[in-house]
Parts: sequence; structure tokens; C-alpha cells
Amino acid sequence: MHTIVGQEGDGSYSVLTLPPENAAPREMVQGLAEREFVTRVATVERERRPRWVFASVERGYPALVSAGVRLSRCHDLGLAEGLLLSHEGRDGQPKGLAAALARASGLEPPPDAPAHTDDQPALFETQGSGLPQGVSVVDAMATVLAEQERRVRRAGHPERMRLLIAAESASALVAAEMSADGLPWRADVHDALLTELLGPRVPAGQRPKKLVELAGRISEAFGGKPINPDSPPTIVRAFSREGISIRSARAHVLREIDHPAVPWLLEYRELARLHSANGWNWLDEWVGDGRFRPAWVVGGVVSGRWASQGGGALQIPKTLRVCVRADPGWKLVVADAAQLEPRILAALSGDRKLAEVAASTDLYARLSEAMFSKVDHESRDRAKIAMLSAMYGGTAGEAASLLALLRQRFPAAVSYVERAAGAGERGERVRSWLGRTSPAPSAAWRALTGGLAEDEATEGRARQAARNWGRFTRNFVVQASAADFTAVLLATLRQRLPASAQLVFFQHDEVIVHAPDEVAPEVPTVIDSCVADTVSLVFGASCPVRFPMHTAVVDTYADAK
DNA sequence: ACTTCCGAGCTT
DNA sequence: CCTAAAGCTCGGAAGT
Repeated sequence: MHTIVGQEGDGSYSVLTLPPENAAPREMVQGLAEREFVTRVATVERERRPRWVFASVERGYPALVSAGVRLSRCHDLGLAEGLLLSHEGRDGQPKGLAAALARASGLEPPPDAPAHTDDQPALFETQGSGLPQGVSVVDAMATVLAEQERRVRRAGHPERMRLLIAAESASALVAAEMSADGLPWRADVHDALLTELLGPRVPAGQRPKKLVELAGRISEAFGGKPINPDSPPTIVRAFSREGISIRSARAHVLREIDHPAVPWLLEYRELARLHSANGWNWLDEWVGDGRFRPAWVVGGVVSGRWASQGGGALQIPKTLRVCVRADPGWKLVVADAAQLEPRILAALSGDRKLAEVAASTDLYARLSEAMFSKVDHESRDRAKIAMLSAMYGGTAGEAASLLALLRQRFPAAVSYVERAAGAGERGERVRSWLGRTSPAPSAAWRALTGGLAEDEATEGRARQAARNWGRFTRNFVVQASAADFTAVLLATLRQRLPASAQLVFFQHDEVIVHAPDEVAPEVPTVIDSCVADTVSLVFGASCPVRFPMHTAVVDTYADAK
């Protein structure tokens, strides 16, 4: 059963329930004020648990969450439209409701309405959505939903596309709930750390004491001329005056130089980075009430990985993990999927031998055994480079010869990624396991690689561009399938975690659950059973690949691993 | 003064 | 950096 919710042009809310297979008449409730609407949604969820249909979960769900309503299942029309359009090779088209409705009616879609900029965001952004006059938003949504279901049935693997849309939609619920709950963050611990490393807090725009001292030492080391260590060109020029020529002022370049300024510069860099990216300003702006609340962007990366907006939520430096602490009487359960991508490749490609290797918790050790008949540190490292080169298209150093050996031992897995690379080089699109589709290369790319090269330089550039795109599609099939997997895992976890436990962080292959002391010990077991179900849902019950999780129950994130 | 670009570094 | 790629954010510098 689907229940469609939307806000009409006059600001009132509508709730349209569609019984399965027309078993009963549709049930429309219109003209609801916001408070009645929230109550109605909560009641229907409690009594009937439908699949809720949103134009956009990201825009519509946060208001429900802050009113204390949590929904079990949903379908996000906008996210589904994006997945379907790119699957169909039409991803340049607008994804908004009006555009989707036009397409469903066989009309030319109007351009997407610009994102609204109200200071008071509405529950559902449908005002100004460009729907024809007199068309009810929820009626339009019902039409689009039915059309999307037809399009799913026409996909190469309808059941996989259905799962992908459900998981992507559930991810959007998770993202909104994570933003609302927030990651536990101890501002006092963070402040103490900053003070210890940088000196006492100073007003914004000023250098803390420690940085002032280091800048002074750097200037002295260059003979007393004032140097701004924040300016890379200034650093390059300063070394040039000392007779040292460097191409850039990057840390790894500086490390090669023998000069008294280098250690001070490196120390300055590290601390200045902490100060500018995660200093007191960051703390003021992003942490409140003991929580860090970033905005999460589901599917913000073409591969289906999430991005974040504000606060650099996916770039939290490891040194600050000590600030992530469970509340008193609570624990953090930190879980990451060990060596996820090679396991995904084993499952994707159906490579039996790689699946056997993936039966081990330490996949790279077993791989080393299979490739070199030994598992010492060096062999394990080389096995790892071989595998990562296969997935990323690396060619530096020993990579090419190691890859050749890997291909010999695991032809099915290696040819899977090499076929994806070949498709990319020809400008074709590739798909993840559940059907997320890579974007088409740009017109500039086609022009460069498609034409007959006039000279060698152009031909070289064309070949380079083709190889680069091949590397992208090679990686896409693995990274995007890993994102499929983690989306389904998130959806499953969200349903199964004890009610008092909260998902508070997600980073590509890692989750953090904040749970009361009494329930924390059972969370790792729940996670393991969710992983098992995810493997069956995504790859089928007979999938031989294991996906072990590293799970730790800790007080602070820094203690995980 | 404002916008846009670049270098740098952090995570996976 | 030493295996790739993408995304976010900052500060400086150049352009308007």
C-alpha cells in the first residue's frame, strides 16, 4: 500500500492512499493544516505502515522528524526519477515533479523549477513546482509513481532496480534522521585539544600564539624576511632565493628538502590546517547541544556515495575522533565493512576463486597466499596493490606486472573490471549491480576521442582522455555496487536496530550507532544479521562471499579499530 | 569590494 | 604523493 503526501499550491496538505492492486477505492484527504497533517501521518503509520511517497524526502521529511514522527518505509519520487533517467540514458533531463508528470503524459518536460529559497521551508516543496493550474500535487505524484513502476518493470533487472530505489529512499530517511539526532560531539574536549596544540583561543581572523611563533621561526630560517606560510607561492619563492627550486609547496615536496625552515613549515601546516578547517570557528558554527549536525547529501556522488554539505562531515580528521564521545550511560558502536570493495568485486564477477579468498576475514592475507604462496608482510602488501590496481586502474611502479599475475589467478574478477574499463574507453555507460548507471562522457570528451586525430599530440590527448574515462568506469562498477550494498545495509539496519539506538554517522563503509549501555552489547549481533540479510537481498541467498564487519563498542570513536 | 580560480590537505 | 578518484573547505591571489 502506498500513501502519497504533498503540499498543494494553497499551502494545505493532502494525503492520498492507494490500496494494493485496486483492492479498494483510493482514499483522498485534502485541505489539512500542518498540525492535522502531522497527526494524520503519525496515525496512518501506526495503523497501516504504508510505503510513504514523497516528492523529496530531503525537503519533506525533516519537519515530520522534528515533530517526532518517524516513518518505516518510503519511495522518493525525485531520487527514483534520477536513477531511472540515468538507467534509461536520459539523465540530462529535469527530475522535478512537473517534468516527471509531463514525461508520464508524453509531453515535453518543462525545466526544473528553481530550488526555493524560503527562510521558512515548507513541509513539502511543491509550491512553484510548475504543475499545470488545477492539478492536485498528490494526483500528479500518483501518476508519476505509476509511470515509475512501469519503467522499473522495463528495466533489465526490475527486482534489482526496485531494491535500489527502496534503499536509496530509505537512505534519505536515514540522512534526515541522522541530521536531526546529530553525532555526539564534546565541544569541551575539542576546545581543550585546540588550546593544547595552538594556545589560548584568539578572535576569528587572528593567528593563535603557536602559529605566530612558528611563522616567526620560519621567517628567521629565511634570513629574517617576513614570510606568510599560508601562501604557497611565497614559500616557493623563498626557497628559490635560497637556491632551492621546487615545483610546489606541498608537504611531500617540502619533506625532500634539506633546509632549516622545513620542520617549522611542516608543523605550521599541520596546525594551521586544524585551526582553519576544524578550529574554534568550526566548533561555534557546527556543534551545539553536544551534537555535530551536518547536512547529508544522499547520492551526492555519481557512484551513489553520499556527500555532505557544511562542516566537512566526511573529512573529520582522525585526530578529532576523541571528541566523538557517547553520552553518559550510552555507548558508541562503530562498525566498518572490512575490505568491502574487493569482496564486492568477488560477488559481482562471480569469480569462485576470489570468493574463496573472500571467505577469509583477512582477505589480503589469503590473496597473498594464492598469488605468492606466502603471507609475509611484503607479499601481503603486493597482493593488496595488485587488487587495488585492478579496481582503480593504477599502473605506477610494480602495478602492471602484479595485475598480470592477478589476472592469471582470478581471470573472472579481473576481466569484469577490464570489460568495464573497455566500455568506458569507447564512451559506453556501465552499471552497478543494482542498476545505478554511470554518466555519459561530456561532448568535449566525445569530440576529442571520436574524431580522426590530425596530429600526434591530439591523438595522444585523445588516448589519454579515453584511458581516464576507462579508469572511471572501471572503478564505477565496484564503487557504485559497494554503495548499492551499503544503502541496502543502512535500510536494513534502520528497521532492525533497537528503538532506543540511533544511527548517527555513515561514511562510505562505516557506521556509528549511539545506544544506551543496556542495548549496546546486542547491537553488533544485530549488525551482523543485517549484513547477512543484505548479502542475500543484493546478491542472492547463494552468494558465497563473506562480508565480515569490524565492530567495536566504545566510549569514544578514537578507541575503535 | 566582489567573484572566480588555484593550491593544499583531509576522508573513504 | 609513492594505488585512484571524488568531494568539501579554507586562504591567498588574480581578475572584474
